[in-house]
Amino acid sequence: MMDLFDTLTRSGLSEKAAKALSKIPHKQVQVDPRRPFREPGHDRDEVIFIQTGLLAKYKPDGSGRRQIVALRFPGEGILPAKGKAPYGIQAITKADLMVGQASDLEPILEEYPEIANFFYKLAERQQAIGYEWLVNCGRRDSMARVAHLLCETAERMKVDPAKEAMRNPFTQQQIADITGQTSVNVNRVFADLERQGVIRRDGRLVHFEEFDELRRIASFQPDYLS
Amino acid sequence: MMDLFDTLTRSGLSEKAAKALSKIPHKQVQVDPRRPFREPGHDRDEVIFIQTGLLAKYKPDGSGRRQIVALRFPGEGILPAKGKAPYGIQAITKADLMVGQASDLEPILEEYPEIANFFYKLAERQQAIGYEWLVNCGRRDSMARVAHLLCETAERMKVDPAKEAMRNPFTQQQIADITGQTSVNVNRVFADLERQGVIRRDGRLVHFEEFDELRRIASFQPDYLS
DNA sequence: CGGTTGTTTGAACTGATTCAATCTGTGTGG
DNA sequence: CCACACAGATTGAATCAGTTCAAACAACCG
Repeated sequence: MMDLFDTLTRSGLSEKAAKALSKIPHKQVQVDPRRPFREPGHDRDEVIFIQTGLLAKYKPDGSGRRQIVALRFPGEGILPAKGKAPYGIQAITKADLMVGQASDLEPILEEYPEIANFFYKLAERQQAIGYEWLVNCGRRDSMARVAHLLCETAERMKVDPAKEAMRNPFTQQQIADITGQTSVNVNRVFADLERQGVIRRDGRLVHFEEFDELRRIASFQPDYLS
Repeated sequence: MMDLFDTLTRSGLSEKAAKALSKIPHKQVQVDPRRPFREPGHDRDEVIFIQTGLLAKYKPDGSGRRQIVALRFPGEGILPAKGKAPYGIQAITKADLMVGQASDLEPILEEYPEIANFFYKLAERQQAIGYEWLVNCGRRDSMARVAHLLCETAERMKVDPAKEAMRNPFTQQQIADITGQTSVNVNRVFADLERQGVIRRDGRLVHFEEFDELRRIASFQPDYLS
């Protein structure tokens, strides 16, 4: 389980500021997958920090389908802002969250200007990821998109693909919602990747048999994640 | 031509902070379309403010193609950050820019904490646009994507579609690079939209004959832009 | 055991790409 | 002013990647 104080100090925040941040009044929430946690249009007056599990921001597209526009892994969070969010929030896997009020955050932001700067850096990283996802959806073919998501997920879950298998946290439908396809096609891509010997599946476990090849297929350049 | 001080105060910044920001030493730059202005991997040590014209952030995709991941209209800007940018910058139409150094910005950020907050809000808006683009590329069909870009562009160029025609700033290749298609298909979509009487083209001018219908095709909900 | 959620497969279809050729408008130099 | 070059727009034909619809199968859980 990710500890907030540790995460903050390890990301370069001063002990004082980190302590102040992690002392914000908050409630501990557990979110089940599939059940929406916040609907599109919800008030963005909360600070959310993820301890375990996986959260997704999603947007409906007008017809029944939806697009997942961002993921949050343990140690990451969702920051507050003015107004309503144009996206909903949903758990991918059962998640433990710390949820605080934006109003409790503000005085701390004023006291420690370094935190605003810190938040800005976090937003930068999320933006870089968003750009990469756009390239993924806009320019790569079906197989590259799935491969890219696998590479990014391994990296963000801190799985070393050379040494260990990764427990794939997504259903094929969710992968489809991230990569802009249908679950039927995601299934075929997975079968292809396995037939080519790039990955091996064992239930939800994914073994990276040839990670370099997977990275090549995905044209995955991990620098945007740092 | 967009004035920096005016833009800042109109966006809610205090006169003092706005004046300090607009007094940063900077050079005036004119960028021609098609000629890359900053290559992918450039140092993010500049503050850029757009006075006239249109700038695009783009990423190459490994093979020869590229994806435009963000646009900057007059009155908007590109903020600095640590490290290298994973994207390049290019002009869509001839642009007049103010370019300053990040090192000159820092002391002002420290003096006026409200500016950090202000930058954060700008980043929020760009993020919301990025999310919408993801939905566009991932979930909408070819025609909806082009229609959506037209709606968003009209809004961001402050064209009133009921009253005036819009000078389309993009080549069909650029629209393809934004919406993740080929220029050939963009051309067919335009022809379709015109055949349906939704738009009328007159050279680069686009007349919105039935803007409501265009918005419906695009499922365009402008709230994410505010 | 029955219900639910997720995965897999097949067949038919279609939207978009690819490749190639042609056309149009604009700017440039002789 | 004309000839030429060049970027961009347009069109056609063939192809293909991914969708759609439908059905079967597997895994999990109370």
